[in-house]
Amino acid sequence: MSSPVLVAVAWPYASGSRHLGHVSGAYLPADVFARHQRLAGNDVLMVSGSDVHGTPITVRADDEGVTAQDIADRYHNEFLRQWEALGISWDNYTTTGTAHHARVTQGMFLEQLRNGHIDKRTSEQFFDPDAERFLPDRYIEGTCPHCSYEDARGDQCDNCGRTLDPTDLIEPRSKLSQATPVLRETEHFYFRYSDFTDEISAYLGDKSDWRPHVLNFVRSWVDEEGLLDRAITRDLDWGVELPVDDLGPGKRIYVWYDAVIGYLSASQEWASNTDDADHWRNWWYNPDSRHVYFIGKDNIPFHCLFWPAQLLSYDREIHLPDDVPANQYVTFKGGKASASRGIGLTIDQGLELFQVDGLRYALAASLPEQADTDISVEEIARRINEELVATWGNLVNRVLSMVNKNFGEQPSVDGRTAEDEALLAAVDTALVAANDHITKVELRAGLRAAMDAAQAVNAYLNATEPWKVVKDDKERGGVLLGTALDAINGARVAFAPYLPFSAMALDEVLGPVTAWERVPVPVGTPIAKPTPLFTKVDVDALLADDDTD
RNA sequence: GGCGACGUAGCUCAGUUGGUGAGAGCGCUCGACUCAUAAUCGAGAGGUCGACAGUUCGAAUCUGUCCGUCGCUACCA
Repeated sequence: MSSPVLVAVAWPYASGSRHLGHVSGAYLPADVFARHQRLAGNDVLMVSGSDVHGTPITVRADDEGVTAQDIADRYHNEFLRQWEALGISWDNYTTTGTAHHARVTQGMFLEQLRNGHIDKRTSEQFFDPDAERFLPDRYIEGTCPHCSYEDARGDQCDNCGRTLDPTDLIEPRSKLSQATPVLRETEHFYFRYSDFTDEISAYLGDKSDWRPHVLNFVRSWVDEEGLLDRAITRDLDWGVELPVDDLGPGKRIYVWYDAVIGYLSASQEWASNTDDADHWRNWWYNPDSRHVYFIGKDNIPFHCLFWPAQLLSYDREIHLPDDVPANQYVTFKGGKASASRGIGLTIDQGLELFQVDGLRYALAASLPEQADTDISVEEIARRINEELVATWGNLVNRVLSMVNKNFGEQPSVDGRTAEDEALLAAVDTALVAANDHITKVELRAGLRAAMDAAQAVNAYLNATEPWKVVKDDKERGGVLLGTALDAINGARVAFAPYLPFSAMALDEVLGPVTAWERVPVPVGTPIAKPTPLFTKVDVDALLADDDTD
């Protein structure tokens, strides 16, 4: 009955503030799924952490005249604060900067070196003689050979859109120092991903239940070109240190090789803080466990191709990803959200403008599960006001108010009619539907099922008119209102994964939700005069002093 | 350039392996109700499913071409 579920969530990059697109892409869906799985009785381990390595962090640190550690700490702390505010229910949220993570990464590296899936190769790369370091492609600028645009990057020309190699650029210059980069030999370790092309192809072969856009993408990648070997070290002094000294100083493990290992190291770190330090094995070496990875579509190759290959090369017995329900992008009025380009809202801006559960509702109702989904400040406000507040918030308030005014407690519901039973059956049906949808990570549909339950209760109230009945027949009025309250008690289970903060407010009145089922409200439960779960957004005021839409 | 996705009611989106008259939410119109955060409930209007051609007894669903939007392209993560 109870089975282990690993909820593995993309590691946010601690190089800058994240935006609402990241929340929609990974953190919110992961949290909804994890909360549901816990209520469904499964053993959930939900892990992630800040990815604190990589070049963008060191470049930003240089720009600001601070250390890379300062940048990593700043954004890691920002993320921690935001997860708390958003109600993301981690079991362990750590970073790739821990000594433990370095040990796990080095252990995996050594095992793969030993069994021949990592080897050493020499290549030529551009080197900045002034900054005294090797340059990633995108830190080299120059004139585009195709369109003569003067500020083309080494990886791509922003003017004509063509993909470039840094050696294509006319008059290349370093973005760091403006110096002319020179080609210099450098030695790196390579992971032999090509060794795993066939196995990964076979692994993907039985994933027909994956989202089509995910499966199409990785299958065509593997089938057409196969996997290519990739350098997994970089000329940097910021990152996980190499466990061997073959390359000399100034080389570190590449951020992407180590970031995905975080799923394993964070699971172990979690277990080490419990009574059973080996408990992580319940998820990683258990054929009955299920691993679900929540990521944006930009991370698909790393999670569906490279990470499984790394795991296979490390240990044949270790658990591979079971599902990677990657989300597409949220766009803001047609443009891809980007904090650096000022498109869309940062997490802090979203939290400032909206009540948390309202924001969670609006984002969950618009998750880009199948295709890019367009949202805006007005759209979020509309979802909150016209859907969440009007249908669910108002329903809770109207029923609690009537029960409070007429009885002050949950009345007796003896003598229910077929009409009353039909309502409860409708709620139970909605709970089953929501359970099915969320299990399959169809979270928009799951939320819709919850709303269906709420609308069924509203329709029941309009049909039975308890506010009239209670005047002439208090006993029948009590049955109607008690039934409505029982129905709400069921509907709130379906809403609980999406709206954890208002769920807690209801917990104080109706008791905690402990399982995915409708539980009758005990007769005599005191019902005080309610305060609304949510408040409406003042759209005009919002747009008047907001220029970020 | 290559690869991929998308283009369905005013808006945001669903439409399993092609099959009775094309859907949801919101908005809009009309009606009901007035317990509730001017909330709710019911009914209705509204679409030649981007364009063109083809396959088929039958296509939003398959094929081709075109138009438009977007993403990826392995050293951004």
